[in-house]
Amino acid sequence: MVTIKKIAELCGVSRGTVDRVLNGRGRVKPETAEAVMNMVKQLGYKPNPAGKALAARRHRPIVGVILNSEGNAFFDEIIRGIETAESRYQIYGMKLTMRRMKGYDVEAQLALIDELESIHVSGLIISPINDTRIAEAINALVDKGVFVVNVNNDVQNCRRQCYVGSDYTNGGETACALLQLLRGQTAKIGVVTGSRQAWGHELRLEGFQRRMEKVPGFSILATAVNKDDEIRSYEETKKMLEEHPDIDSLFIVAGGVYGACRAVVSLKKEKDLTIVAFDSTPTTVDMMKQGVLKTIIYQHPYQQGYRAMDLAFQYLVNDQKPERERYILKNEIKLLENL
Amino acid sequence: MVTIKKIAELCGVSRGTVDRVLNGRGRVKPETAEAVMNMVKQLGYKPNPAGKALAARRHRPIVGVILNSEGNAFFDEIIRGIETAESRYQIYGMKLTMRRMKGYDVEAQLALIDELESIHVSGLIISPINDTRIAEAINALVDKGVFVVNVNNDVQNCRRQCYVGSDYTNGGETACALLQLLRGQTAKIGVVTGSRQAWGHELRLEGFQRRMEKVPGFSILATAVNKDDEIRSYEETKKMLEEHPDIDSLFIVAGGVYGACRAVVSLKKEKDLTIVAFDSTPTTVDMMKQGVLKTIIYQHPYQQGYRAMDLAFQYLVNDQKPERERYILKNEIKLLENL
DNA sequence: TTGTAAGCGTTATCAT
DNA sequence: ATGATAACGCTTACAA
Repeated sequence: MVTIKKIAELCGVSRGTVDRVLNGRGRVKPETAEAVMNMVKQLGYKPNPAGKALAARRHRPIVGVILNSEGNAFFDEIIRGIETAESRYQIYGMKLTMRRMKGYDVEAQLALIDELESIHVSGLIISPINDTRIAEAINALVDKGVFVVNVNNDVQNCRRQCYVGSDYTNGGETACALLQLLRGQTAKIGVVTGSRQAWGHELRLEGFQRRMEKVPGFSILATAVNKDDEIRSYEETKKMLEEHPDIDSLFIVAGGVYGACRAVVSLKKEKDLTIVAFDSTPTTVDMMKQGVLKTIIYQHPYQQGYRAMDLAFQYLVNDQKPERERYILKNEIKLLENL
Repeated sequence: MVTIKKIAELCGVSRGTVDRVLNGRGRVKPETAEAVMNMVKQLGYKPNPAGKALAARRHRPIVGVILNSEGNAFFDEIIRGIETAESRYQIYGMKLTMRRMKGYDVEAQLALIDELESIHVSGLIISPINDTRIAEAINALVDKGVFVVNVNNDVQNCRRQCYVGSDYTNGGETACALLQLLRGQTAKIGVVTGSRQAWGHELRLEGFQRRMEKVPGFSILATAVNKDDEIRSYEETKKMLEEHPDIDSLFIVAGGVYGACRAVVSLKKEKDLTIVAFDSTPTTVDMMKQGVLKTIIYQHPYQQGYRAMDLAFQYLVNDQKPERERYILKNEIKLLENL
């Protein structure tokens, strides 16, 4: 097993010097540094995380979490994943501080980012709103050396180290393929969409429409916008269904599943409509139990949270950079039976 | 942060004494032990895995793996999961030794267990054959203090510490529910089953049949046995389909998916038959691309392997017992789009 | 029965 | 620019 000590001995220098070389702390003669690096490569030295973790206990890294999860049950599982990982890693000296907010209020999210910056977090896990100012704020943090993971949503032009979440385009494609499986070659589709400020929702719709090109008998008759609000979802869906009585399929792009389903039930259309929706929140599961929804698409929210924390741990405590920039969880299809 | 040192100081004893109490090494006066234990509970002491890992580097634990994976592509992903976890944990001093075998040869598996026992593995990850002698061999290892995880298959009357795998009964139920979703209320089903020596296969069929009770229009017309062999699967399926031309659905319980599908194609029945099968091995994915299979059920094989190693790591290196006895991965439904 | 001290690998501080 | 040393939390051989 190759350790710093061994490298030091073989190079005829001290452990301190090797450490300085390995971590680029400077104050080392270039030739010495080169000799050390050669030895490191030759022996394939890998730092021991246990040693690192132990030594790192002096300056306990603190990870900030910002989620627009208030009033959105989908995030409950993400939070559970984050907290599970935290309880596993806190013994290594990692601390967690969580901030929750509601909806897509850019100012509010910027304020939270500021707040965490002032606490000097060394890592940030955030479900960012898709807005240039957010991207800029994140970039500023990254430039200051903070390790940033975007979770569940990503932002354009953002230099975060990692994105952890689902492939939204693929989610839309999968939704369309599923609808085809359930209905055959024809469907008159009503779309219920959420917010433009979630990039993912746009991508999902794009994916759905792209996949539709393979099925000439599929057509979108109308679109309702619910802004992820259940009441609004109920009303807009109802209106859409009344105005377009020949709609036989519903594609619910994001939140507001319960409201949309209630609208379907209130019109007594639950037997005639094929509905494709996302995420197994309790109210959605309720609708599955009632048979209104036969199937949903699931994005491993628990895994998303756990993975995000794990990446922060590996980086901040073990000093291991993420292997990839994007960690994509699969879109899964769920029936009541395999929830 | 509460450490052994702090406990020792507060109790007015030495660190060595606390260590002896915590790890039940004896040679401690009962009253001292009690005082220490009280303090430990009061402060909620948790050992620091980094410290443990570091100190444990003298006696590197070795984990043995036995898989009947030869010629069964399903195990490839399990192995990838095991190896990924190993590469992450080897720096903590954990070593891995893998033995592969083919099929359900009890004697062969017993011999491999013996072999690993003679190497003095401290952990064993095994996909056990469902046989009493195997159960007994595993029990003997457990009694000797080996940490045993059954992966993918479980055995009756076996005292392994953990089972990691899917819920087979639920897999059968899900398969039936899926078939109902695809075909509506009636189906004339042909069953293609694998081996009686895999407990899981039995359970899946049970689950399928139980779920069938909810659908009066479903009936099983015939059953073919393929012993997980592709050639046999081809022949038996073909024979079954010829003898029962009114079969409109195929439930493939385990291996031999490719052979069964080839039989379907050779009879030009791929347009008429609805097939439900398990696992996304390359040949199965091929059949999905050809449109013979529209959908399969997936059991997170990579996760199974990773989780099994993780449990061994937590136990052997960090001295943390598993929280549960069974780690069940969900049965997922896959289309070509979300593979 | 209990305490002491060294060691696991890395990092930080201080001295040179 | 480099080295020596202590510290992180835990285990263990040895001393008392």
